[in-house]
Amino acid sequence: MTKARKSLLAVLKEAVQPLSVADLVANPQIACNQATVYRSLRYLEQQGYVDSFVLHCTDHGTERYYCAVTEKSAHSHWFHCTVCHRFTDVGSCLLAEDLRRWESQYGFSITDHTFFLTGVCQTCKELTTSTG
Amino acid sequence: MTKARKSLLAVLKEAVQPLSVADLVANPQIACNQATVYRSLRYLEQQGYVDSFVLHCTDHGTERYYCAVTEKSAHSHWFHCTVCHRFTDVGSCLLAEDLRRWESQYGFSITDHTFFLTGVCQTCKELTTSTG
DNA sequence: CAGAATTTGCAAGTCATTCGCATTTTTTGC
DNA sequence: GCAAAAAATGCGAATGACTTGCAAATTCTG
Ligand SMILES: [Mn+2]
Ligand SMILES: [Mn+2]
Ligand SMILES: [Zn+2]
Ligand SMILES: [Zn+2]
Repeated sequence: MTKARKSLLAVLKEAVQPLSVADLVANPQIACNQATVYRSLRYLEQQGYVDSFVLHCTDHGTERYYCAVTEKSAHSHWFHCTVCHRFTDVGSCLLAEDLRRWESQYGFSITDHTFFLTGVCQTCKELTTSTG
Repeated sequence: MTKARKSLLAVLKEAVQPLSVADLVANPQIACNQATVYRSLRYLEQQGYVDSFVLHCTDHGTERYYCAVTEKSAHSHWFHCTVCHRFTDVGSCLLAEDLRRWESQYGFSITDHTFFLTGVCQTCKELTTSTG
């Protein structure tokens, strides 16, 4: 494990929410080129150290977000606030049995599923009503 | 409704699966510039005639896919085969009650959710086992 | 149908991500 | 440790989806 890869994994392990490449590059603990960030994240994901998903938000476009994989982080799903752009973990996947049902019903092999919520978080709702 | 917008909506209404801009531009029924396709799709979506989602697939990258909104098409979800890249409708959303629960549990206002499955479809599985 | 408002085509621009290649770092065999 | 081989890095250019400025064409309004 190289210095760049170690620092990326360390930052992702500390993070309380998924981080984009822009987030990582802006972090002073990450002292490597952006191309290295991309290459290292690909390596870390291939090795199973991190997980990622692609999210589109009108304000900041389409970006991939990364999370460290930990023993307990069993495939979480996220809510993304379209005002403050923070993520909230809404817990692990509730769809396991539906996935099996779809597999047998349609004959698929489901290797992955993408699920996330978007909307306005409580904090942003309160700010809007009190000052709007 | 202009000629470009009409033709796009007509093609999307006939389609049995979500179509990308590349799919639409390649369709001979669509005789307008790519910029017009993007602008028209944005218009159609704002007016509620079409729905879209962003999907990333290793083979062809990240693209937005569009579906016509019909009376009965109540917010379907899709399976995407990573071999043949076809979509299969897996039916309408099963998460309505979970969404309400998350909203009250976390104080969110959920305005949208993204959900899709990826894997290998039955046809591609059979082709793999018989010829591989 | 004229004039105003909107849409379109084209070419250039943006932004996340990738790639080629020379240089640096890490690993391997001794 | 140390030299050679292998892998990773930095940099700048390229890619691909999507957007935008602007002039020309189409559509709308009366
Ligand atoms: Mn956002
Ligand atoms: Mn695909
Ligand atoms: Zn918020
Ligand atoms: Zn298939």
